[in-house]
Amino acid sequence: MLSKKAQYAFRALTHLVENYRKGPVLIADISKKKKISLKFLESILLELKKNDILDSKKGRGGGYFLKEHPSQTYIATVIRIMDGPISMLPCVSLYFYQRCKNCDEKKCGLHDIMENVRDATLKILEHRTLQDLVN
Amino acid sequence: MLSKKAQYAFRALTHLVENYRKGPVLIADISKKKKISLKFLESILLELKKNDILDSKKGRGGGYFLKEHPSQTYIATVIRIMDGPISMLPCVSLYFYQRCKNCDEKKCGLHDIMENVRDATLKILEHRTLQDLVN
DNA sequence: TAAAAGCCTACTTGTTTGGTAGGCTTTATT
DNA sequence: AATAAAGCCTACCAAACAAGTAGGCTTTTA
Repeated sequence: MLSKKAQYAFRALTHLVENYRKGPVLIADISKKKKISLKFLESILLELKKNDILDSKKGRGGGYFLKEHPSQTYIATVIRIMDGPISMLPCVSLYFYQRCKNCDEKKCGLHDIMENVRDATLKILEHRTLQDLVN
Repeated sequence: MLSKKAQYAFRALTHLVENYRKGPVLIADISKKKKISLKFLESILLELKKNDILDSKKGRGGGYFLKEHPSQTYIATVIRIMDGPISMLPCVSLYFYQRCKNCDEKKCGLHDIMENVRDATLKILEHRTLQDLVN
């Protein structure tokens, strides 16, 4: 399951897509509109900024906004930033790979199954973008 | 990601598939062969028994064994017992559904995407069985 | 120069994960 | 009937993580 953090991130990003190119949006505005704890949201947006999904402007008239066009940011990217691996096993993860102990990948049946699941999942999540959040 | 518990469960189940119809297998044997902490494994097997995946015999000559033929137990079933929901959002889960607050499922873009992911995932996990763990 | 806004560090609280300890109960064998 | 083998049950524990809070610092613009 996606963490609350990731779910909030998507709610916030949806708002930013809806207000794309209308100038910076206040954290407080997003917090109110989407009913997300202000301080928690603050840390989420900052993390998204540090990972090049968002950009911000400080001081009066500042706020957050999307760094790129909504169609350029993939859902998979956001999930990886917020929650880490998408795969069900470390040994099939593309971005967070870890060898499994006591198990030979060549002849591990679960490995194969989970590789299939990963491919099917990524086929969706690496093609859908923030644009798809608003239809 | 699958929890260690679920991963251990699959390792243990693999062993039980390999020894299907050779009589009850000792927890201690599985623990040694698959290098899983004995006591932790004990609780895992018990949980699988309570959920009708395994059966056991007590006393001397006892042990654990599969309740049904390996081809009759789906990977998805085991995951749900060990880890709960497979879906990425509560509002798209079939077995653990929960309405999401502050979000209208009819017009929530993320909902649609995650429904697709769920379908793609279950298409695999609800067709592969314990038999597939050993090729 | 003051107010607005994001940035940063630290803390808190509750839950989950992964595991350990120890005794109880059932059962097959002698 | 006794005993040893085996699973069953209850309780506990430490570390990590999730979700959120608090409060002050820095930058920017009017």
